[in-house]
Amino acid sequence: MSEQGTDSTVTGTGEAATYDVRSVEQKWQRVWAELDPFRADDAAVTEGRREKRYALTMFPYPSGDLHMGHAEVFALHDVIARYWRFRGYEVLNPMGWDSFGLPAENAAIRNDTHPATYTYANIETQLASMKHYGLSFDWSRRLHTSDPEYYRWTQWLFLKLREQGLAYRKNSPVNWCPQDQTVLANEQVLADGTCERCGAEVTKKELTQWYFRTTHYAQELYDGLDALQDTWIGKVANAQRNWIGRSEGAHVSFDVEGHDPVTVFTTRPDTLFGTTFMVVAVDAKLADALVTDEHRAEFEAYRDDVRKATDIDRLATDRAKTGVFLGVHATNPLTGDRIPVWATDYVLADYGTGAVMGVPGGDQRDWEFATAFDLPIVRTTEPPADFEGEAYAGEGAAINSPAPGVESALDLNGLPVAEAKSATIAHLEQIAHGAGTVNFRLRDWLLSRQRYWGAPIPIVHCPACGEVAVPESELPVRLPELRGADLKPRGTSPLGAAREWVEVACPACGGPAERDTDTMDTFVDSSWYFFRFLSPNDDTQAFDPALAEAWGPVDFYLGGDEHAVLHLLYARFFTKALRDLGLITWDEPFTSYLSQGKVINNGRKMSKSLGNGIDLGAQLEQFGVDAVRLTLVFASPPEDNIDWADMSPTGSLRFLQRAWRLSGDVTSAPGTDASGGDVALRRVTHRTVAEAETLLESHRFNVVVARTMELVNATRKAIDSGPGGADPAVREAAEVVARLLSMVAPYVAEEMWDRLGHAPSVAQAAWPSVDPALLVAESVTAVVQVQGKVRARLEVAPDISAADLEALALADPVVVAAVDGREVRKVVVREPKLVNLVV
RNA sequence: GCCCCCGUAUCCCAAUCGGUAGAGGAAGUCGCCUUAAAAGCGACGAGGUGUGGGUUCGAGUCCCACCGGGGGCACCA
Repeated sequence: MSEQGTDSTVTGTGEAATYDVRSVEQKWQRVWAELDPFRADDAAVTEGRREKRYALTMFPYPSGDLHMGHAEVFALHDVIARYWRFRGYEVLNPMGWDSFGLPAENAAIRNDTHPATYTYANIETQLASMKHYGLSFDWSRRLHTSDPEYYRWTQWLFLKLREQGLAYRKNSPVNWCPQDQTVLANEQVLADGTCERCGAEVTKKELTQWYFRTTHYAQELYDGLDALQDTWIGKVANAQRNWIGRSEGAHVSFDVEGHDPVTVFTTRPDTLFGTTFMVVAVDAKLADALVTDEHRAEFEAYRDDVRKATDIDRLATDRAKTGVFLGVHATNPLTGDRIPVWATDYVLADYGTGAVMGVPGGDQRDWEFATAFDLPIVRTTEPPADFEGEAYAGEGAAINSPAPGVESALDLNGLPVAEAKSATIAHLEQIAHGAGTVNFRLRDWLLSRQRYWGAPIPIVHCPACGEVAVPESELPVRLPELRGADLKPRGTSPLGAAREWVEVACPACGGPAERDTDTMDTFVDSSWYFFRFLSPNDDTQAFDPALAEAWGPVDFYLGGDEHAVLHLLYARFFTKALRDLGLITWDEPFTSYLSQGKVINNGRKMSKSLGNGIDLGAQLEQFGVDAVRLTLVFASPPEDNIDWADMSPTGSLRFLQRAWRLSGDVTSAPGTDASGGDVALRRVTHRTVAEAETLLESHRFNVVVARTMELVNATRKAIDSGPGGADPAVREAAEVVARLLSMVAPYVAEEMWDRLGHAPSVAQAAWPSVDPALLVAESVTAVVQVQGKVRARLEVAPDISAADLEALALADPVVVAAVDGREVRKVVVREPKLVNLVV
């Protein structure tokens, strides 16, 4: 490329040579743009010429420029992508933008512009920053979810899912954000009842909305996590399990006077003998159906009170139990007892059946309720002798099941919980009053949003035909051009006000009809973007199934913890739906998943209000891309948080300069055979490469950097106080350093590779091969322990036999002294490293 | 309350199968360089692994309990 030294500043005596960070960055960006070395070749994979690897990192939302968080995730991701290329895989490493969403809309209202203005300007800014940041993306596959060519297929997928019964519309109470003026999915409401996006308190509103039937795959989504346990970062699989919330139990059917039987879900069928009342969610239709005329006034007054209470009040778990008697009685199917039916707000209408059997002896909530309203309490599990609580929900023998002296067709007394459960379920099935079942916490995914900047739902509502799908040939349903004040939230979608857009002929009957005026949750867009990357410019289909077969599933996915349940669960749902549509054969989208930690500053999250934000641009300006990337990768294991205050980009730059200096001190010619070189250095070099392979496979990138630093130190020593820069082993070592470094600090690595006489790019170099003979040390230090205490160290051959090592150890004078004539009862030999004598 | 993860040197962190606790970096100290300082270059030390038990010839690593930190779920029956 360039002749040695022109881009480098070599300064005077006593001071070390350094390279000029900025000019090196400019130079290699030009070279990469020409070479385009990161383009993925579909044919290489479909024709089986190379093994594929699909590396994916979450595409950003285009709000402003990249920040430190992006810098970390992209730096980590690039290590894997570049490593796989080195190892000869055909690597698909695409990038795009998740470019629909509220911030663009809010900016458009503020500035009286179109959301696209903000969106596409930011995309260009981020694109330039990514290129400067030296990332090895295949830019030919760039996509934006807000492009009509993209959302056309989002709409198409919506229609396909609807055909499968996986998308449907229903009226129900939904989460409503008064700030954003839109509904939210359950997943977008935080545990404290506030909106995850804007922090406003979420309220409930009765609306007809579109849903994806995620619950159809609840069991499969849950079970699939087992197979991902070892390749997904553990906490994410755990979070998904908690979110899906599988619980095993039983449905129990209670006869109710004057009504159809009422079914409840319980995880403790064994406590049925202790059921002394039934409680129904006050806001469930069931409560309204059960209440007698005599009790209706009281019931409705209570219900009004409950409705006025906010979610935040409801979520306070230490609140006193409240409720009203509905005036009806049910029959306990085991005891035949008449039990009262109450309405309460501690039972949830949309979990299980909205009704619960009250077992005060075994459930603390029921205990509190029974105490408050003077209902009978029966223990059905024997608590330990020292138990001091109220309700007892632990292990123990069944008691009072039935009560002493009572005849019963089912007798659980004395049985442990698990056996009592299965015996009860068997009995309920026999008397046709229940069955074993599994219940999930997971709800269907509410996807309608009353906002503008998203994919319109491709449905037409016709007074004659009802819901009619927009024909595929008419996709995409494009957004009307709205800007500024037209986008202001007003409780209905801004699309509703665009009358000329809304009013269409019904695709079925041709009569006057109206478009659906909601847009899809932007999580729909990102649930399938990794499919679109396979054939991003295909205008005949969402993606090419043959390429999905060739490239899928994603081999490595890196992203943020904040998407542990939302995006990852939705993407898994879409993948299963696409499988059932026959478009793909595999059913988990991400073979391995890693989430990186956050970049914080001084122990705290970076934020404007704290004034502790670190500006990525300023860091890059000061230290250069390579040093910033190196700092982020080296800081800690990828999944841990990085406190920027603990880090030293100065130290990183110092190291990079030292590494670069090696390339100037190599005096042997390119291509020199290393086999005659200094063996000690060659051992370090080959051991480093071998270890780097293992570390990279297990994503321990920080340790790879540390090993590279060791190799640099060893090479420096060899040059200054060893065999010198002419030794071929020094060249070999420097060339390994360049390649290891290229995964983290591509600019300086290119510069080194160039100075070492290679062209055109280290990104196209081959991975160094490891000579196994050099992995075996010449001699190793064996430790001799007496009673576990180190008494002697012996230099021995690595292939020493156990017997020889034992003999050597027993003959050592220090060891003999330590044994001090005592009887050696046992000798543990782990050749070649250890001997332990037990006396 | 239930479920996961993590506690190693002043700090960030290493330590394949249980086998000499220390690789790397930062800070520090001391040199060199400098009129001086910073930067740069070179050298150096440092703890017995959160606590208490257990298993083992041998535990940072495995088991139990507790303490501390982080995360997920949560009136989910």
